[in-house]
Amino acid sequence: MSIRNPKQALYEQFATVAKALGHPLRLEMIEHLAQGARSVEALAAKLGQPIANISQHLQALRRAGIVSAERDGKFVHYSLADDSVLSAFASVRGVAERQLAEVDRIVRGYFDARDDMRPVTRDELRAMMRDGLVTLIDVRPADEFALGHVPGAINVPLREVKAWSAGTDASREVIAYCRGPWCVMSFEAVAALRSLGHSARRLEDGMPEWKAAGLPVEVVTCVASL
Amino acid sequence: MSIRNPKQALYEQFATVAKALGHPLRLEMIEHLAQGARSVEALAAKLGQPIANISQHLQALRRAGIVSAERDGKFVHYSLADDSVLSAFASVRGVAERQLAEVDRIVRGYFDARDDMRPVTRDELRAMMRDGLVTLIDVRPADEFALGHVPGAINVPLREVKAWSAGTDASREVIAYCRGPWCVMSFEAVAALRSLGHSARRLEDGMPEWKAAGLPVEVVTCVASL
DNA sequence: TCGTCATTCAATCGTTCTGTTGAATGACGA
DNA sequence: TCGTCATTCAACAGAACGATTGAATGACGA
Repeated sequence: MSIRNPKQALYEQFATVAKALGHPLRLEMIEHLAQGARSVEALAAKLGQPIANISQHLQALRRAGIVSAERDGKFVHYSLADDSVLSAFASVRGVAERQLAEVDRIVRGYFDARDDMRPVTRDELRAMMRDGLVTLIDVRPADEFALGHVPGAINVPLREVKAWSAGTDASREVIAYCRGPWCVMSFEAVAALRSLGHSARRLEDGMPEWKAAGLPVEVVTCVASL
Repeated sequence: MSIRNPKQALYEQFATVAKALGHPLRLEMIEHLAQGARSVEALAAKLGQPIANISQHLQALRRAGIVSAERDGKFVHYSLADDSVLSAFASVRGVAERQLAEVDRIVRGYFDARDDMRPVTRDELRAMMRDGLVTLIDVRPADEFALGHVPGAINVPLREVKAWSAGTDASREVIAYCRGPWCVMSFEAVAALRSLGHSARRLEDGMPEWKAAGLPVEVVTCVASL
């Protein structure tokens, strides 16, 4: 059957997009690209994968219209083609969260006592920040923080959380956020802070969702490149 | 690497869902199941596929939490597990429509003169229906019509459109709808009616989207089973 | 209990996807 | 023009997927 009717041809295109989303590594790449444009090399370093492998997955994503490439000298910077990519990712995640018991099991098993971990909503956070009640920390690496962060947030990369907390008032509540709703970094930051006697909670979602919600973003403009 | 950290495990689950959406036949199955629950046999007949093939694809969808099965005597009725499935489908479609030139090419090539085909929005339709200005036809097969249709719509399956139009006032505008935004039936119905001198347009989207929008649906309750 | 029938399972083969390797490309700077 | 370096291409083996076939399961009615 190489003759296809238009309906089948369309479904093949839709399936192309879904298929491109159907690989854990590519989903992780999308989450990273949602923080900002990245070169192949930078992305490979972040994910701990061979460059050629990342390059091929990027091209799979590009063929599906999920990312776009822009050449800049020696480097090719990839970024998400469209905000609709994030909403597609969110929809797929929503189905998995709602329907797959395995997701629930993983969440309960690894992110222990998730009820205690009830996240702060964006609206709650904004009210708290207005009232100056809490300290907001962005636990992503510095380069991602520089590309855009929640106004008023302090950059405390995950590795530095312990050291940072030693110098702060343990009675003040800390809110942590990172790349997205299932990014482990903010979970771990909260766990670390609590084990040190701090009061800490997570922000729901992460930076891309904050931006997508149309909320203000602060950018560090003059930073020495890492 | 059989040891996975929780993050990778979660991404694998999300990828499972996306992978399940990554096959044209499964997408077509989802569109049919969005009209209402179906047995394996009925779905196979609708799609012109071997039963075993459909059964296997249904199980792939079930493993991904996309459809759910309910046994009823000899038959197993499958239906969409959740409304979030339709929104995931819509998101994926959105990415494809926005980013893949191929989609645009197919639409332009086969659904000729799409500008003339500007669809009627749901709100426009409701206003037109209130004023009694138009005739609304549902061009899906009778069984799908029976399971739910837009109030005031007449069921005119695609094959019967020509015969039906002969007995109607050609000056009255006809609005056609079917299964969804890329279901070809309403395109073809409009083309047929226009070639016969009628004024005809499509409704945007189809029945599942109408229902998802929270608009009223009429069901035929006492119908001889087909 | 037994036959019937819708559905699922199991086994098969051909195709596509994945990750790895090493070579090719293409832009920059000397 | 030539070397350098980021990226991509090409080719391979191993794994997963897809369609088909025929047998097995499980519920119904006699």
